[in-house]
Amino acid sequence: MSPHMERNPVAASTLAEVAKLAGVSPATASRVLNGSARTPGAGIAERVRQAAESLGYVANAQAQALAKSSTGLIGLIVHDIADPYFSAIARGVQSAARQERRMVLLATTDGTPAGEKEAAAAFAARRADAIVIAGSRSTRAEDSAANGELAAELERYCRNGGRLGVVGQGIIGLPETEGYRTLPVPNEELARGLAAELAAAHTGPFVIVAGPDGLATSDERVRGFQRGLAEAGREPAEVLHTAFSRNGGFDAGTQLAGRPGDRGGRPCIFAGNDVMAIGIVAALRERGLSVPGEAAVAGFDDIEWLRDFRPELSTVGLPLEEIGRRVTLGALSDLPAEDDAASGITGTVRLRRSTETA
Amino acid sequence: MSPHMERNPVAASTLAEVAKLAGVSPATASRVLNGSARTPGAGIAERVRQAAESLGYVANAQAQALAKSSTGLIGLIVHDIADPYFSAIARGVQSAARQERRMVLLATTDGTPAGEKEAAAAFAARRADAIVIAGSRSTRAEDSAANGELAAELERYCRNGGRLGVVGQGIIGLPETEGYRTLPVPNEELARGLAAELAAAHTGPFVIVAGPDGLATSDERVRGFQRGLAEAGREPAEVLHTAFSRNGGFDAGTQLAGRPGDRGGRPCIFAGNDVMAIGIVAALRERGLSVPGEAAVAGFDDIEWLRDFRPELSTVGLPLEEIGRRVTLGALSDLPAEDDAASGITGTVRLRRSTETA
DNA sequence: AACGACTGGGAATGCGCTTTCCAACTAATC
DNA sequence: GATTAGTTGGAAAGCGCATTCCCAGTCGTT
Repeated sequence: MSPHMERNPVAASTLAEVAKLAGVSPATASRVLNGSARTPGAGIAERVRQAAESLGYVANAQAQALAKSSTGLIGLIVHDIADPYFSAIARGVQSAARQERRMVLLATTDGTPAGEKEAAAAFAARRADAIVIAGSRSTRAEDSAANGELAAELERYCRNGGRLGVVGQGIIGLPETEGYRTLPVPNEELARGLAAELAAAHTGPFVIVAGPDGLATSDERVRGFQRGLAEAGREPAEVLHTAFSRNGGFDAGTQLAGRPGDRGGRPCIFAGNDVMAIGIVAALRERGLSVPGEAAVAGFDDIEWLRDFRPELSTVGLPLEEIGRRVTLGALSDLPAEDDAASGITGTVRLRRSTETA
Repeated sequence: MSPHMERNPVAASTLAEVAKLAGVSPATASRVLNGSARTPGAGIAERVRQAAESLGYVANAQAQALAKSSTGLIGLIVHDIADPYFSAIARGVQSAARQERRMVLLATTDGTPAGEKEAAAAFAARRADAIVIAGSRSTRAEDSAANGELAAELERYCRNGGRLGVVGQGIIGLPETEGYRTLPVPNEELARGLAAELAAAHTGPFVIVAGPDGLATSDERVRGFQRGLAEAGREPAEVLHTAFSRNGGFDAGTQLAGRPGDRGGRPCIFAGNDVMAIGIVAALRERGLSVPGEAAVAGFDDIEWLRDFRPELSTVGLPLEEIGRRVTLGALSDLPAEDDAASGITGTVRLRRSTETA
């Protein structure tokens, strides 16, 4: 090791030092510096505060956490913090955490249950007060083992007094547990509503560009959309499975653009989420096809950044930041889950230029 | 307190319990379960591992941190995690943290030095191994007191052995300190390069839509752009100050669109960052002005999500994720700062459709 | 066979703080 | 003025773990 390795952890001053300087006991110093039920006399308090100030004392949160077994940490698990869907939720989580005087610990996974399990274990080790999971569940067969491990890890976490909040679908295989609650997102219902409105205006064939088969959020949206179509007396839409991302949409769009034209009129494409929709539009445009001229395209989520994208995207608005806030506050709350389930998340179908007819 | 308050912190099992079950001392259990220089015999190790497994033992990271004074935490301070600029950097930080087997603790501020100081204090209290600051500095007079407090807080943090990495400009008032390093971003130089290229192609007047006066990143970009203009023999551009955000750009764009046309030809507008540029284009479009037809617009950052925005935005590409990685790794590194300063961050001027002429 | 050099396991200490539990007072009551 | 209730500060016992130090065995020398 090189000589400049000399990291001199001068070690921050401790409560004991402050106490000594102030001429009081550590107990008293603790009481005045860090909230306590008992408040020492004004004179003493002032002395202690001065001592702390002059020593540049900063309480060691680790030690405090150990002593009172509450860390003030909230673990957040997302697939990709740079994805606007997740970053919007993260903002909400952060806002709620701040309000509750906690800090958020961030973990990104590859989107697999295995990765989520790892993150959950890390949070459990850190004794986070709560864990918030924002990623979608996977119902794929090859993930079932990992799902089981994830459920086991989380169950243990909850059993040890941890709180757990999940966006959308519940954790597969995790039974109702004290401290565990899910924030339902009506993906299916909203997709159905979107399909209904679209079916009323479009005569051409419908195509669904979905995420991988077995990705719960995507599956719910597909199911709802098909249902809406059926209720409108339309044929089920063809479903293309691809990555649940902009590039996945782009690939699907390229594929669709390459098909022989006009098989039953101008197609209406429903993408599993907004960024996929953007990818589709980009691919179509690149192949010389205009939206909504030669194909209608709709997304889901109503990502804020897409506001200025043209053609304006028809989509389903979801209050992502609110979702983040709610799931966090819910997890932290001591009230029974029923209390806020009633006032569940609601979305709004928003038809815009990208699906206009004529 | 309501009856369902009965949070029964069954308390996760402890090392001591595992040790007892395995019939060994806590010391031995610690050695086998959590890495140590000494490794107990194979038979013993197996017994301990089994005991841990059956008890569902999860080491308490807080206690470990306290015992060996290293938390494995990296604190990240950003203005807004939902802003694509910051979320891209955050992704890089997260990636580096993961590589170094650490977790990232997230704090968002209102962008003021006061908010950053508060976040820094929280990280210091948690004894984060490193703090990474991604927001821009403010040189405004009214922020100078808060800047001083921020510098003081950080200096103390570094003095106590903490590591600090800052993106772009250094912390105002913070002297060179052991463990403190800045990752320079050549904003000025790149803006100058952009201006040079733009000046060669545009004959009309230049306008700069900048962030608030005193926002270091914005100021650097403005300065560089003006310099590039001057070197090309052009008049200095008019500078409009507004919020460093999409809406700020939108407001400025609206204002510009309202001006009487053709005062010296088609204007070329340089926005302080990409999202502002998008706002400008949106405002112009709303007022019936086309880009690049009636005004050229350029941004800065080359945000990934804007790839599919039309007209494609001329901008300066910055490797944001790489910046996040580098600043994190740099802060954690024991090597002297010079070693990696040489291989600094580089950006690329990217001229695209939004500034095409004719 | 006797000695030193190792080796593997345990006892004990401490990391920095919170929180009973106590003891010493002060103030209030009859 | 004596008794009780109410305060206030301090001593001490942990919170869960890492680690230093110590001791009893083991093995290898000469």
